Amino acid sequence: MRHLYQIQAQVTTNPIPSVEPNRIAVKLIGLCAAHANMRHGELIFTHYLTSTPNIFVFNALLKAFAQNNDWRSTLCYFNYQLLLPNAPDPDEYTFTSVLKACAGLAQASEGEKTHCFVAKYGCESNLYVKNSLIDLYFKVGCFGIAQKLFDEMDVRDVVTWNTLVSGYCLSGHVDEAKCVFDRMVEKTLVSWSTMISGYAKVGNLEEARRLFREMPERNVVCWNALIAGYAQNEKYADAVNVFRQMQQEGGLAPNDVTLVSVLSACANLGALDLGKWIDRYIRRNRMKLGLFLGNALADMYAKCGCITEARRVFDMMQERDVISWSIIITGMAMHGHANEAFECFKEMIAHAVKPNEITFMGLLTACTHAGLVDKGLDYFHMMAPAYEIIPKIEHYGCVIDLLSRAGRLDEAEKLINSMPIKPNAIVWGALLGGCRKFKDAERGQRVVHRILELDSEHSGSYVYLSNMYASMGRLQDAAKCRLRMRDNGVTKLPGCSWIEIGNTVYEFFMGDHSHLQSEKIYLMIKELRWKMKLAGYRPKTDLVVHSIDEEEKEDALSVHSEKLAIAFGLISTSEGTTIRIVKNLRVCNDCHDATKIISQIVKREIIVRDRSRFHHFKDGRCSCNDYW
DNA sequence: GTAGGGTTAG
Repeated sequence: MRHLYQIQAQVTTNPIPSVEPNRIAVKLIGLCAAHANMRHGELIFTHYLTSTPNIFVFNALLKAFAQNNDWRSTLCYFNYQLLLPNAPDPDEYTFTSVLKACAGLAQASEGEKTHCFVAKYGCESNLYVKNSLIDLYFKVGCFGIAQKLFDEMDVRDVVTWNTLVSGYCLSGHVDEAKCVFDRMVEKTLVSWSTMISGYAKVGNLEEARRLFREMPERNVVCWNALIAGYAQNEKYADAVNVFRQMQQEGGLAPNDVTLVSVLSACANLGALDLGKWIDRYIRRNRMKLGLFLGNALADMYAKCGCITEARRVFDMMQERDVISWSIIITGMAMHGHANEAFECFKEMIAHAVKPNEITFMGLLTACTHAGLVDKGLDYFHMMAPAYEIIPKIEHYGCVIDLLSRAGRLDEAEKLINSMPIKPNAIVWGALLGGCRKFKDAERGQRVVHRILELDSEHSGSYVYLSNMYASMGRLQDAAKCRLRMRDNGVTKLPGCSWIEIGNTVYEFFMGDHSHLQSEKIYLMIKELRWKMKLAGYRPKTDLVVHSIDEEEKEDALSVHSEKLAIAFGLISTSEGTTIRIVKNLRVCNDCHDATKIISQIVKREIIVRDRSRFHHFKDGRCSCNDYW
């Protein structure tokens, strides 16, 4: 950046007489755009306004904003140009930038207005402008107009065709896009990448992969399209594998877009080692920690259990938006640091960043994990009046959960019955959780019926009912219930735990014997069971429903996926190493008790991320204080 | 001028 200031200083104090000043302005603004420093670009532009900027200077500025995805500023300066008495008339170059901005904002009204100006200034016949118009109409959802413009063109280039393919992909009409794609005589890398991401967006990864294999040449964008496709469809391990493949065979360096997708995969897998490697890669290559990359990195650290590191990244970022603040607030919440989350929110408001619905989700979860019911209700009630955010079903779900966990079941049920949105199975499920915890069988039964009306495959309801009957000694009813569950094809999502050892993520299911070191793992479990018993641990066998005897119940508990992963962690890492586990479900009561004792016996810190929060086990205690 | 990226209850 420094040389940019030097150039500008030199130009302003020491103008080169033979070069026309406007040419220098264009060059400088272009440099600012390349450095993503448009504040400086604006300064230069205002400086040149005192002389007489020509159309090249205006176009350079609009193009620079458009390049940096700053659509609002693009439109703002275009309107300024129209109002300024001595400003030059816009030309086809002006319109390509302005139309791009309208498309970026997906604003139909602004787009139509610009279309009128295009006609007024006689730029309609230009190919670039036509292509931009087609793109614009697709992005504001007017496929008919876009297709008509395309049909009426007598000269089309490959960009015209690509725009049509991209337009159909964006609107989810992949099959139409494929038809256009197949009709294309000349295809570029852009055509292929568009189709790959089009298939990825609708979840058809087989087709995306097939095209990827077929394409004649590859660049970093098409790799990114495939990696992002897997990451966005929750195929995180595949995303990481494609990334590794890219490094092995591509000879292509990953860029910030690649890393953002891979970091998001790491965050979801809890793959801290790979995440740390990417952090080092970013520093080694002096990559700019922009909004996207910084946010992805901070989120990765937060979701991998390193909230301090997450905060460090957050503090290092030069620019922060709502998403950055939401990430850090949600991160604090997941780690049970409710007060820090509230402090961050205050800081955010002090920085004049407007919170969004996700920020409030973070605050509400912070309250849930700390049992701060009234604080949570305060946040819930301030959303609409103070910040114009209408609570969505997710927020209601969170508040019902908050009330239910605290045993305020009457209030929770009243809120469900009075909410302006139709409650879904998840909202009722939150109340059901409360009924289970506080043994309110009457309400529980009522709730189960409401849930099954909405979702006949809600496994939690069947399990609840069957458990309830079993605990009342009505074993026949319990059996009937499980039978009904089976007949309806309801399957409980199998519990699964991951642990990352030496850059590989290992996956364990309950009672899993598929691991190569299975024998050693089960020996370790046997040893732990013995030591745990001596330390006073009693398995919570009442959680196991099946009608089997006590000893078998203990066995069933002892091979929960999380215990297998912990045992594997213990035999695969050196003494004292922290063990990090990621689970797809919430940690069960028995595993929670067991892990506390294990942390004491083996003198290790064990960090478990379950589907909604972190548990830091140390010296026989858990950071959640047994409230989760 | 056309392709690729980050936060969200149970």
